[in-house]
Amino acid sequence: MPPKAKKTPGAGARQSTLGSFFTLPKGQKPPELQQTKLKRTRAAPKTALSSENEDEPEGVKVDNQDEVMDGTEEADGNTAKTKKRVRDEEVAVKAEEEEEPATKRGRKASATKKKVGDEGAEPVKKRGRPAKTTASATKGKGKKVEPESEEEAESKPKSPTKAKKVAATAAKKAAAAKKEPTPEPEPEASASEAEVEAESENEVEAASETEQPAISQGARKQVQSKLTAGGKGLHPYPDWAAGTPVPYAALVKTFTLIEATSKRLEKLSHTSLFLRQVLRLSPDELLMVIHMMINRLAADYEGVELGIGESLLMKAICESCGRTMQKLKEDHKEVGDLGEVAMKSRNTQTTLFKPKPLTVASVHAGLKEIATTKGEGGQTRKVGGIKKLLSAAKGDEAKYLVRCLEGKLRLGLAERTVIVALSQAMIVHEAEKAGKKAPSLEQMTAAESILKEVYSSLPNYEIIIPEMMKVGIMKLKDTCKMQPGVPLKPMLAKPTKAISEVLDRFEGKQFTCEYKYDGERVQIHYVAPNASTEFPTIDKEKGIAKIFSRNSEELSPKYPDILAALDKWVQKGVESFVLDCEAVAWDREEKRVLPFQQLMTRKKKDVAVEDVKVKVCVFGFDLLFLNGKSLVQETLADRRKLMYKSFTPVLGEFAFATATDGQELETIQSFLEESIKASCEGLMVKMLDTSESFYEPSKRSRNWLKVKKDYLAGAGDSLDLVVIGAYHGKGKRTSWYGAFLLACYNPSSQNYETICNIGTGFSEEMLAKIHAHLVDFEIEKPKPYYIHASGNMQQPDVWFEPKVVWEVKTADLSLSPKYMAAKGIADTEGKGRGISLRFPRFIRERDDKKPDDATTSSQVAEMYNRQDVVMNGVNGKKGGAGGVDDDFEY
DNA sequence: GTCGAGGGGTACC
DNA sequence: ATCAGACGTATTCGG
DNA sequence: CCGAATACGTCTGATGGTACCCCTCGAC
Repeated sequence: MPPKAKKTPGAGARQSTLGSFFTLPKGQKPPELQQTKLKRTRAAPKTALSSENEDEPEGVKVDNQDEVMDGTEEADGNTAKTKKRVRDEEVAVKAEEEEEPATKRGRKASATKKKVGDEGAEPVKKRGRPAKTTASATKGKGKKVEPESEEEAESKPKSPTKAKKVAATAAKKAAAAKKEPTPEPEPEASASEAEVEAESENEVEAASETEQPAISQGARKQVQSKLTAGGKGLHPYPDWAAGTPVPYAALVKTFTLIEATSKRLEKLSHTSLFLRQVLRLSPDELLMVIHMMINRLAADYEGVELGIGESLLMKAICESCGRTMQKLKEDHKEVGDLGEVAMKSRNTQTTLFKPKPLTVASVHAGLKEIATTKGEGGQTRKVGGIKKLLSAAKGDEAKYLVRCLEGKLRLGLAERTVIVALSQAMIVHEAEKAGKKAPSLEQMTAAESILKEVYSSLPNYEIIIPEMMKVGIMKLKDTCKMQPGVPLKPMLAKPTKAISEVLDRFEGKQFTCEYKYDGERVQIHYVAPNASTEFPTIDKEKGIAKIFSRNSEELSPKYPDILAALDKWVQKGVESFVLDCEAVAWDREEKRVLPFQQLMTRKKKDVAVEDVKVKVCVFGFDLLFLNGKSLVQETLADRRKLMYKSFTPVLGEFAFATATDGQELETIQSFLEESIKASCEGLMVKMLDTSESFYEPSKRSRNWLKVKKDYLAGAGDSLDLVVIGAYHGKGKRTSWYGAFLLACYNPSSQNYETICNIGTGFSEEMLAKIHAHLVDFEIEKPKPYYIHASGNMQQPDVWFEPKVVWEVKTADLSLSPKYMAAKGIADTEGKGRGISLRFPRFIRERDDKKPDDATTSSQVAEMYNRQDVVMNGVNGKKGGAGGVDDDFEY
C-alpha cells in the first residue's frame, strides 16, 4: 500500500515532502535531490521541483497555517501532539520498510519490493551503473577533471569570476540533464545481496571496517611518494639559507599554490613539500610553521585570542593604505575577501621604505604581540600592530596576513590535511637524513596513522613536535600519550534523518541510545593529589582538576561549582579520570533541566562558587581515562561499565546520561519521545562493543549518530517567512547575497516583523537564481511597515520589496534581543523582546504564497508558547517559567 | 572622574 | 550549530 | 579482468542566534 494514503490529512503536502525526504535510506538520494541532479537547468528549477516530484496540489497553500494551527489546538493536550508525531514517524518508517530496496548491503530481503508511493515515480538508484545512456551525458562533468576545464581553472586560479563559475555549473547541469531517468531494471541484485548479508554480514563489515584506513591510502601514497621523494629543489620556493628563519614569502608561496587547486591530494603534496623544505633548512621553526598553517598561535586551551575582527581589520587596512572606509567597503563587497582587498590596496601605493622581509618568525611574533595587547587603548595599539605587519608585507603576503588575522585562511586546507602532510614530510626527511632510500608506502602509511593517533590523544603540537624531532615519528607513540590536563578532541556525531537510518547502520549489532542533553559539552580532567601514577606535567602534590570545552578551551573558571562538587560524586579510590559529559542548566526547585538559553547566561570569568546564578548538572556519558590508564581503546560497553562503577549520581549535581540498549524500532521510537519530553534535543546512538566503539576522535570523525527531534516528521517547526533584506556574500558567495533577513507578518498591524537571518540550506544554483530574481526588488530604504531593530549593526546591506516567501525550518524558538517577531504577543515577560529562530535553514521557495500569507506573528507566538509548555512541563512553575532573564531565586 | 550604553570579538550551541 | 559541494575511495556492472 | 559509473565517507567553508567580556565613548 502506498504509504501516502496513510498520511494524516492535516499534515498535507508538507508531510509528503519532508516525510519521504527524511526517511530515505542512506544509499538513496532524496527525490528532490535526485531531481535536481538530473534535471538541473538554470531555467525554471521551480517548475521541475513542484511539478514533478511533489505531487503536491493545492493543499500546499495553507498547509503551514494548518500545521501551526494544529499545534496550537493540541497545545494544551500535549499528548495529542505527541501522538501525532509518533504516528507520522511510524508511517514514515513503515513506508520505508516496505519499499526500501536494499541499497546497501545489509538490508533485508523484503527490500526487493519495488517502491511505490511518494517516490514511486523516481527510479531507485542502485549501486553500480544503471544504464548506458548515462555515459555520454555524464562525461561532460566527469569525475576526473576534463582537460579543458582544468585548463580553464588553471588559467584563472584565483577568484574565478562568478559568471564563469555559474556558466560552468550550468553547463554541467545541462549535460546532466540529458541523462534520462532510466526505468530501473534490477530486482535480482538485491536478492543475492540479501543472501550475502545473511551469511556473513558481520564479518564482512568488521573486516572492511578495520582495514579500510590502511588500504585506502594506496593510490594516494603512490602519488605522494613520488612527489615527496625527489629530494631538493622540488618546492618552487628557492631554498633559503639553512638555519636562517623561514621567509614568510615561502609560506605564502605555498599558500598560493594550495589555494589554486581544489584537489585535496595536490594541496597535500604542496604542504608536505614545503614542510620538508622547512625540515631540511630550518627544523627549529617547524612548530611555528605548523601553527601558522593551521592559523593558531598556541594550543587552544591556552586561550590566546587575537581580539581582531573584521571591523578593526578594516580600520587597519584603511589607515595603512590611506583609503577611505567607504571605498574599502565597496571593494570588499565586490571582491568578497578582505585579503584580496588589502593586497590590491597596497599595490596602488608605492612603499618608500623597504622594511625587512617578513619571516614566519617575525609574523608569528607580531601576531602574538597583537594577541597579548590589552587594556586601555588596546584596540588602537592592536591596529598599530597590524599596520606594522601590513606595511612590511609584499604582494601576496598582505593577502594571507589579513586572512590570517581574520582567522580564516580559506585555503581548503585544514588541520587534518596538515597532519598528514607533516607525517609524510617527516618520514621522508628521516629517511633522507639516515641516508636511506625513500620510505615505502607501508612506512608512510604507518607514520601517518601514528601521527594521527598521537595527535588525537594528545592534541598539542608544542609537545608532539619537539618530541617527534627528538625520537622520530615512529616512536612517538611511546612517549606521547594521553594525559589528564590535555584535552582530547571529542568524538562527534553525524546527524541522522530518520530512525530507520539508525537501523540501517547498526542493525544486527549491539548499540545503545542515550539522551542528547541540550547543554554544553564538557570534558572533566582530574588527578587526585598524590595519585599513585605520576604524570610528567602534573605536580604530584597538587593533582589537577580542570574542565575543557568541546573545542578544547579551558572552562575551569566558568564551572568552579562543578569542580568543587567533584568529591560528592567521584567514588573513593578513583585517582584520576577524564570524563566526557554534558553540563546542563538545572532547576533546583523543579528538579529538572532547563533550556540552553538559560545555561548561556552564566558568567565566564571570575566565577565564585557562592554566586553561581545558574546551577548546573553534569550528565556523564563516556569515560576516557581512569586511574592512570587510557580507555580510548576499550569498547564503549567496557568504558561505560567502568564509568558506572567509578561515579555516583547525585541529584542535581551529577547523573549518567539516560540510556537504553534496546534494539527495536519501537523502543527507540518511544525512547526518543521520552527524551524530548525530558527537554532533550533527541538521541545519540552509539555502537556498543565492536572495535567501532573505540573512542576515536580523529580517525573516524563521525562514528556516533545523533537523532534530533527537528528532523523527524512532524516534530520540526517550519515557517513561511518573507524575505525583506539581504547581506552581500563573501568568499564562495561573492557577488551573490550571502544571507537574508526574514520577517513574519502581523495582520493586525499589517507590519512585517523581523524574525531571523538565514544563510544556510541553499544550493549554489539556488543562490544564483535568488540573486537574479531579487536584485530587481531592491529598494532604497526599508518600508515603514518593516519592524526591525534600529541598531546600526543590525541593518542588512540591502532591502527588498516584500515579495518572496520561503519555507524555513528551525529547531527551537528563542527570545531575542534583536528580532521583533511577535513582540508583545507571546509570553515574553514584558521585556520587550521578540522571538527568533534557533538553527534556521532554508527549505524551499514558496512561490505559491504571497507575503501576507506568511506565518503570522500570532502563530509564531503560539509556537513559542507551546514549546515553553513542553519545556517546562504542563504546569510550568510561576507562569511561563521559560523567561530567560528571570532571576533564579533559591 | 564615574557610569552606562553600545560596538566588537569570541565562545557556546 | 546546519548545510551543500568537491574530492577520494570502494563497489559494482557491462563487456 | 578492466574501465566506467555510481555510492559513500570525509573535509572544507559558507552561513544562523545568543550570551558574556572587553574596550570606547559620551553624558553627567
